[in-house]
Amino acid sequence: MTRPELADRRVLVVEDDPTVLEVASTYLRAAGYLVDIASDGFAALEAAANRRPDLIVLDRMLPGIDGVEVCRRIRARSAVPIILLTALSATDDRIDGLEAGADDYLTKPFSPRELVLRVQSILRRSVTDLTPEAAVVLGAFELDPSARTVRRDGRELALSVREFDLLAFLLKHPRQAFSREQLLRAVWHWEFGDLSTVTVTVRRVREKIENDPTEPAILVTVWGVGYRLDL
Amino acid sequence: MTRPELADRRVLVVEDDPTVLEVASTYLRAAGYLVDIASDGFAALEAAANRRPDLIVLDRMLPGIDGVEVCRRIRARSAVPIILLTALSATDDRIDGLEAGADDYLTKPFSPRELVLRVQSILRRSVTDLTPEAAVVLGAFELDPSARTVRRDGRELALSVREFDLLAFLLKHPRQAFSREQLLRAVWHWEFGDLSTVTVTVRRVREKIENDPTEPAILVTVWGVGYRLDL
DNA sequence: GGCCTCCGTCCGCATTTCGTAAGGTTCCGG
DNA sequence: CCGGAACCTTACGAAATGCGGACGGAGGCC
Repeated sequence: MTRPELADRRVLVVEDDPTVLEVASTYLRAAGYLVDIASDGFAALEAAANRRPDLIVLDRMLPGIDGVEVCRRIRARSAVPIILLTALSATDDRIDGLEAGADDYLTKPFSPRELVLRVQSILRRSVTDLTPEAAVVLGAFELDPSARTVRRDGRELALSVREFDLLAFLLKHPRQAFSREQLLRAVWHWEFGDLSTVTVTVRRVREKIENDPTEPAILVTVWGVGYRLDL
Repeated sequence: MTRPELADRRVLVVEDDPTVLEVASTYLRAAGYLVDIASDGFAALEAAANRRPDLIVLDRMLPGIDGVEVCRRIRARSAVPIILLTALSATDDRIDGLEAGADDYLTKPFSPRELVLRVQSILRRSVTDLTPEAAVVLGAFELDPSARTVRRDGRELALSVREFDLLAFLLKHPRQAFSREQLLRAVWHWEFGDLSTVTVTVRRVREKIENDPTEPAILVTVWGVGYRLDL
C-alpha cells in the first residue's frame, strides 16, 4: 500500500497525549514513513534540529512552549512543512497558525487516515524538488521526471503542467486502466470534483502525442471505465 | 448499480444485535463485498486476525469486550480501516472512538444505505492502490484485469464492460457451473432481476469468443443449471 | 494595463451499451 | 412423438458515455 516514491521520508510527530501520539505514529509508519516523536515543545525543537524531518505534525496545545510558538521558531530556521493539530476549529486559531507558518491544519478529533492523506499530499509536492526521480523509457517515449520533460522520438513535447502530470503518471503505470476518479485522485490530488476535467486533459494530451488524435492508439479509451496507456 | 472494481473486498461486521447484523451484511453483500460476521469482541479479534478483512464495521456496545477496546487492540496490530457504530451521538463517544483509532463513525439507528456509502468512500482510497492485479492465463485465453483486456491467441477481444466482467469472472473460476442467479449476484451485484439479462450477455460473449457461436464449445450451457467455461 | 496561456466548466451531438421483450428453437420426460 | 419448460436469437430504444468546440476566469509576462 506504500508508494515507493514516498518511502524513507522522515516525519516528526509532536503531541503530548500518548493515545493520539500512538495512533498517529502507527498510521504514519504503516504508510511507510520513518516516524520520530516528541511530547513537548523543547523536545520538538531539539528533534527538529537533530533529526531533520521532512515534515512535522505539531499539536497546538503543548506543555512548555505553545505549539504556535514552536512553529514560529522552527520556521525561523527551516522551511520544513508543518501540519498543525488544533482542538477547536475557531477561525482565530487558524489565522494564528497560518501566520506562524503552518502549511496545513487539522482539527481534533481527526481521522488518522485523514492525517496520513494530508501528510502524503504535502510530501508529494516537495518530494519532486528534492530527490531526482528515475527516468522512464517506454517505447518511443522518454520521461525525465526531475527535468519535467517528455520526449517522443527524441523530440521534446510542449506540455503544460497538468498535461505533463497526467502523462507522467500514465507512463509510470502503462497498460493499466484507470477510472477518471482514480486519475483525479492520483494526478490532481482531488478527493472529489468534475470528472470532465480528466476527459478534457486527456484530449489535450492526445492532441500532442497521438499521430491521429481522432483515432487514439496510445492513450486509449476503455469504454465505461476510463483510460489506459498502450505501448 | 455497483462498480465491479470494488468487488472481492472483504468486510468484517461486528454486531451483537442479530437484526442489525442481518441488515448490514445483506446490504454490504449486495454492494459486492465479501462479508464476514462476528457477534462479540473475542470473535471480532479472532476474525480480524484470521480473515484479514479490508475494512471492519464495529459496534461500540458489545458483550464481552467493549467495542472501543476491540478497536484499540485491532489497531495495535493493524491499520485496517474501522467504522464504529454507536447508539448515541455524544461527542465524548466520538472522541473516544477516534482516539482509539476508528476511521469513521455512524450513529444508530443508521440507514444501511449510508453504511454502504461510508464503506465505499473509505475503501475507494485503498482501491486507488496501484498494485496491478495478477493476470490469468488459461489455454488460449489471457486475462489482464488491471488493463481490463482479454486476449485470445494473442489477439485482443473488443468487450464491453459487462461482457468483460462476465468473462473475467468465468476465467477466474473455470470448469465450474454457475446458475444465472449466481452470475447475477457475482457479476452484476444484483440480488434480484431478470435472469434473461444473463442469457443475453452470455450470448454476446459467445459471439466474440466462440469459433462457432451456434455450437458453443467454450462457454457451455449446462442444461437446467446455467453456464460453465470449458477449456 | 493589455495580451497570452493555461485550465476547469459547460453544452450539444454521436456513439455505444445493455436491459427488456417477443417469438423461435431445442431439450427432455412420459 | 407430444407438450411444456428451458434456452436461444433478434430487435428495439432509453440511458449512459465520450468527444469536440467554445467560453471565460485566473494568473503570468511584457
